Parts: sequence; structure tokens; C-alpha cells
Amino acid sequence: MQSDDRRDLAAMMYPVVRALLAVEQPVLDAHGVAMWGYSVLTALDRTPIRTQAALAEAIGADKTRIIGTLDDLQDAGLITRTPDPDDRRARLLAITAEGRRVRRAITAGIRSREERLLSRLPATDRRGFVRALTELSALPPGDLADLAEAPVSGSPPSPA
Amino acid sequence: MQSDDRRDLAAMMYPVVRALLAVEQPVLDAHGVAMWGYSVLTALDRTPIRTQAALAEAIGADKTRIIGTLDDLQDAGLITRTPDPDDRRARLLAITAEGRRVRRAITAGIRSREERLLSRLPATDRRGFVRALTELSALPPGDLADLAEAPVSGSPPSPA
DNA sequence: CGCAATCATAAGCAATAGCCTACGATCAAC
DNA sequence: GTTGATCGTAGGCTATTGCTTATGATTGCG
Repeated sequence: MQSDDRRDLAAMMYPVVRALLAVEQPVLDAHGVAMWGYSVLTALDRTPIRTQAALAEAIGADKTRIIGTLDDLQDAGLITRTPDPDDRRARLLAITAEGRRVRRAITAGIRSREERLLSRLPATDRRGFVRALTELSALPPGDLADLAEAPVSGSPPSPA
Repeated sequence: MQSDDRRDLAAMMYPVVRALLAVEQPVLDAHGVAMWGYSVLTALDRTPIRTQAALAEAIGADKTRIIGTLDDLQDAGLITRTPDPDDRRARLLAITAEGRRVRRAITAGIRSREERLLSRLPATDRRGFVRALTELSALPPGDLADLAEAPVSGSPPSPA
């Protein structure tokens, strides 16, 4: 029924993602922010977060590995990290006005470059593409992970 | 003009790609083929290739790092690697009947799992999504890389 | 023939990622 | 107040990746 003669989704998406990341890098460099730092800024620009662990989870990073990133951002005055008076273990995380400014500048730079990629697409496909991505990335976090939960049919590997 | 209120493309695509790769892994494991091996099989299933360097470039891998992969595939009888009689430095690479069989089984497994992801999307967006990806991945290889070549506007980082 | 280039291969190096453990500070529950 | 859990932080371990160099076999050019 499916004359679905295309390559695997991952095989097609992977090079595109790589290219996009490469595209972002110079923009990030120009603002002295690392990729993870930018990820943190976008998360905090949406809403402040109460603990670093929660932040890490929100951006899909490792709890122990964003510390350096947070240090950098704080040193640069882009975020604040204040001990929660109600629970002095936790650090209230928030973006600063400057952080917001930088984040927006970076996003603008990235957008204009993404434009050069998207402009290759027919308007209809482009709309569907962006919309599909928006929907997929709006899925509850677990939903994506759950996809790997199906029985595998087919012949087993040569007997170990 | 652009009320373009979405996240960055890379930020949206990255988790999806990760999920897709995670989805593929069990299928690959069930057939005893590594990710790179599968990539090689799909490339060779399209057309035989004359040198390993050309293959590496075709699948975006490192020339020196696919050797082990090729060894494995050859040992498993999925590909042949015969010295080119016309240029004994080169190895003619081709997929075997068994390799083709395995590759198709893997692809089928992956497809059925991708289906579970794509089924989340409205038909229109889904079509646009797949078509956009197909178009993007059909671009001449250099075109994607060239996207990173624009001047970066915005304020520079704090003076080093 | 002799030289430079090409191919497959082996080996190493630096950076990064994911993962895990440990530890001090703090809190909540009892 | 003692116990157990949570939070931030530090450190280490392993696997992977991109990149580089070196080597032997082979080719094509002059």
C-alpha cells in the first residue's frame, strides 16, 4: 500500500540538523554564548525555574554538566542564580534584562540564517514542515521516547 | 512582519532525531547491524561504489572509521569487498543478496516505527514534513554546508 | 625508471557526551 | 534531634567523534 520510496526519517533529518547546528555556531560565537548556554537562556526566557535539576531536565541536559554553563552565564550577567529563601538548597534561576537582549539577538541571527534553508522549500511544504516540527516538539516529553517500545519483527541475527 | 513565534529549527529537530535514532536501535540490534553498517547497506543498495573513500563521503562518515564497519559487514556476508582488477588499490564495494534482504528487513522495521511518530501529525502537515525532508536531503551536499556563510549581525561579545 | 599521488589501513589525540559516585549543605518527617 | 531525602557541586569513567599522521601497496606521469 505504501509506495513509500523515501529514505529513513533519521537519515534525512540528521544531516539537516548538523547543518543547522553549524549554522548557529557562528552566531553564538559572535555573542560569546555556548550552545548549552543559549538553550538555557531560551528556557529561562520562557519562564523562570526553581531548581537547576528542573532546568536540566527541561532542556534535556545532564544535571551535573550544566553547572559550568550556568557559571558562565552568571559571570556574563545573563542570568541570576539566587538561593531560594524558602529552601536554601535550591537556586532560583532567572534571566536578566541583558540576557533577554542577548537571547533575542541570537535568535534573530539564527532565524535569518534558517531562512536561507527554508527558502529552498515550496511554500506549502515549508509550512507543513515547520508546523509538523512545532507539533512534534510540543509533544509531552515522554511520548517521543515511548516510540521505541514495539516488538521487533524480522529474522534474528546470526546465532551468537 | 513575522509573528514567527516558534523555537529554533535545530532545537525542535534535535530531540526528534534523537528519538528516531533510539527507535532504530532495537531494530538494528535485532539484526546484528550497527548504525553505520546500516548506513553503508543503504548506500550500497542504491548503487555499488568503487572506493571506500567515496563511500565514506557518500554517507558522511570518516574514511578511516568505516573500516571496522566494512569488516563486520563483510564477515557477516552482507557486502563484498573485492580488489578492483583495474586498480588494485581500490576495493569494489557491493551489497550481497543477503545484505539486501537484511537491509530491507531493517528498513521495514524502522518504517513501521516511524509510522507511530508520523501518525501524530495531521495528514497535510505530515505530507509537507516528509516532502520537505526529502527535498532538503536531496540538495547537493555542499548546499547545506554553505548556509553558515553569512555575516553575523548583532553586538559582539564582551571585549575579550 | 623514478616521483608524486591515491587507496586502504592502523594508530593516536583532543573534545564531547552520557553516566555514575561522592560530598557538604539543607530540608522534611518523625 | 536523628534519619533520610533533595539540591548543587565536583570528579571520574567510558564510548564516540572529528581530525591527524604514518605506512605499505599500487598507480600514473614524465
